[in-house]
Amino acid sequence: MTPRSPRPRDRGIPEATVARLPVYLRALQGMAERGTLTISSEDLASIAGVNSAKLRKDLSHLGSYGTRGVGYDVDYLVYQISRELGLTQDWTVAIAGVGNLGRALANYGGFGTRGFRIAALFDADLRVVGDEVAGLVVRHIDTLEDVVGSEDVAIGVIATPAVSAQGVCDRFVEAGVTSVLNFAPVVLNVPPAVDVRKVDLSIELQILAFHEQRKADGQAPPEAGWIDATEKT
Amino acid sequence: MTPRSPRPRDRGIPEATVARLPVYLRALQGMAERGTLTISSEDLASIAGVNSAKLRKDLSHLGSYGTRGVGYDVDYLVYQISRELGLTQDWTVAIAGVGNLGRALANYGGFGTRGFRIAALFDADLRVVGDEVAGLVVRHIDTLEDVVGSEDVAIGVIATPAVSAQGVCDRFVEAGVTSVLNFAPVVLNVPPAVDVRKVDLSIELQILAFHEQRKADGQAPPEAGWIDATEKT
DNA sequence: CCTACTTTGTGCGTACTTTCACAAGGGCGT
DNA sequence: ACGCCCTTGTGAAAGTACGCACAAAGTAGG
Ligand SMILES: NC(=O)c1ccc[n+]([C@@H]2O[C@H](COP(=O)([O-])OP(=O)(O)OC[C@H]3O[C@@H](n4cnc5c(N)ncnc54)[C@H](O)[C@@H]3O)[C@@H](O)[C@H]2O)c1
Ligand SMILES: NC(=O)c1ccc[n+]([C@@H]2O[C@H](COP(=O)([O-])OP(=O)(O)OC[C@H]3O[C@@H](n4cnc5c(N)ncnc54)[C@H](O)[C@@H]3O)[C@@H](O)[C@H]2O)c1
Repeated sequence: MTPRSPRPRDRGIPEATVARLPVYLRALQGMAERGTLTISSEDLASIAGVNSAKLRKDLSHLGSYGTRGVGYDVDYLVYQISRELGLTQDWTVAIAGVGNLGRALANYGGFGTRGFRIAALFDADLRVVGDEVAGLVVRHIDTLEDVVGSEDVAIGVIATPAVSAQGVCDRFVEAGVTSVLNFAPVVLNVPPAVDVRKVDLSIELQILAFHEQRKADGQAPPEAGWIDATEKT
Repeated sequence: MTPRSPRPRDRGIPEATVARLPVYLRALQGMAERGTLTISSEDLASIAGVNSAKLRKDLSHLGSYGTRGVGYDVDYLVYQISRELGLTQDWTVAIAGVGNLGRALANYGGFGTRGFRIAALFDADLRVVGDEVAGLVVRHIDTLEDVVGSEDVAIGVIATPAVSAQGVCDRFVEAGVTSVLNFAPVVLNVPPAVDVRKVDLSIELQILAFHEQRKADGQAPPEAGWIDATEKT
C-alpha cells in the first residue's frame, strides 16, 4: 500500500506548513533574483520571519533538499516548493463581482506573474456587463456555467456583496469549481470536496482592535529586541 | 495581585478564539436585525460554521453569558463580544498607498459601520496627492507623522507596493501606531509591541492551488456530509 | 413542588504545532 | 587522508487547539 515510489516526501503535509511555503518561496525568489546561490535555514528563516527549526521541519516535509554544512540551493528549493504547491502548472481563475474590489483584483498584476491567469470576470449589473476591465470583457453572471466549463476554471473568486455570495458560490460549485476565494463577509456553505478560503478585512481589523485595547488596558507589554512580524493567525 | 475585580473573564483569551469572535459577532448582528431574541449554541455554531462545543468554549472565555435550557440572549451577547473586541470605542485608521487597492478600501463602506473610521489617506505620487477619494483628500506621505499624531491613528493600513511597505511601516511605528494591516507581499519587521496582520492574496491562491493539485493527483479525499467553510488558516 | 426536557459549561483524551537541542552528515583546509 | 566546523534533519518536550460526552443548571408543564 505504500505508494512512495518516486519522491520520498510524504502525502500529508501539515496545513500550517502549507500556509508558510508561499512565504518561503517568495523569499527564495527574491534571493535568486539577487544572485544568491545557497542559503542557510537560519538566514531564510530570518527573512521569512519564522524560527529556523520550524523552517527546517517545514522543508523536511518535502524531502531532504539541504546540504549539511552548506544550506539549501536556492534555485533547487524554489523548484521543489513550486512543484509542491502546484505552481509548475498554470491555474485559471474567474472573478465574480466587478465592483471596487473586483476591479482592483482584476487590475492587479501580481497574480499572472505567479501562474494564476484570470480568465473571466462576471457581474450581475447590466451597467457593468460588457465593460472592459483589465483587458477582459465583463460577462453576465448567467454565463458562468458555460464559461467555467469551457475555460476550465479551477479557482473562483467571490467579490460580490455578501447577500449574493452564497448564490454565486453555489453556481461555481455546480459548475465544477472546487476552490473558492471569498471576500464577502459571510460564511460559505460548500460540499466537503470544495476548499474555501476567506479574506475578511473587517475581521482583521477587529482582531487588531482587540489587541490594541489590551495594550491600552493593562500596560506596556514586555519588550525585548526586535521580532519579525509573521502571521499570528 | 489578582486584578479581577469587575468581570469574571480571564485576561488570556486564546488567539484562535479571538479570531472567531468577529464571525460570531456578525452572525449575531444578523440575528438581531431579524428580530431573534435568543439563540442556542447549536444554531449559532451552525451559522458561524463551527462546532457547537467550540463555540461554547469560545464564549466561556468571556464569561457565563448563556442560560441553560434556553441559549444566549442575542443582544447581550452582541454587547459582550463587542466589548471584548474593543468595538465599544471607535478606532481611527489611516491608509498608505492610494492605488487600485487603497481606493477600493477607502470606498468600502463596511468599515465605518463597524467602528473603524478612516481618517487619512497617504500617497507618495504627486499625481495622486490632492485627489479626493471617498470624501478625503489624499495627503502626501511625508505628512504622515503629523497627521497620525493629530488624528490619533490607532491602525495603519499598508497598501503600497512591496518595496515601499517596510519604509511606510517604519514611519507608522515611529509615529506611534501599534497595529498594522499589511496588504503588501512582504514580511514586515516591527518591534514586539506592534501587531501586524497581513492579507496576502497570492498566498491564499497558492494554498488553494496546493489542495487543488492534491485533488487531481490522488483521489477525492475522504469526507462525509456537508461542512461549513470556516478559516483553515 | 416535582418531573421531564433542554442547553450550557467544561473535564478529558486526541491531534496538531512549535521549539529545543543534538547527533549525524558533509564540505573544506591542511 | 584526516579532522574541524558548520548546518541539516529530527526525536522529544512543551504548548495549543479541538471535539466528545456529560453533569449541572435552568425552563416548562402539571
Ligand atoms: N472594497 C473593499 O475594500 C472591500 C473590503 C472588504 C470586503 N469587501 C467585500 O467584498 C465584496 C465586494 O466589495 P466591493 O466594494 O467591490 O462592492 P461593490 O458593490 O463595489 O461591487 C460588488 C459588485 O458585485 C456585483 N454583483 C452583485 N450581485 C451579483 C451577483 N449575484 N453576481 C455577480 N455579481 C454581482 C455588483 O453588480 C457589483 O458590481 C463585498 O462583499 C464586500 O463586503 C470589500
Ligand atoms: N490590487 C490588488 O488587488 C492587490 C492584490 C494583492 C496584493 N496587492 C498588494 O497591495 C499593494 C497595492 O496594490 P495596488 O494594486 O493598489 O498597487 P498600485 O500600484 O495601484 O498602488 C500603489 C500606490 O502606492 C503608492 N505609493 C508608492 N510608494 C509609496 C510610498 N512610499 N508611500 C506612500 N504611497 C506610496 C503609489 O503611488 C500608488 O498610488 C501592493 O503591494 C500589491 O502587491 C494588491
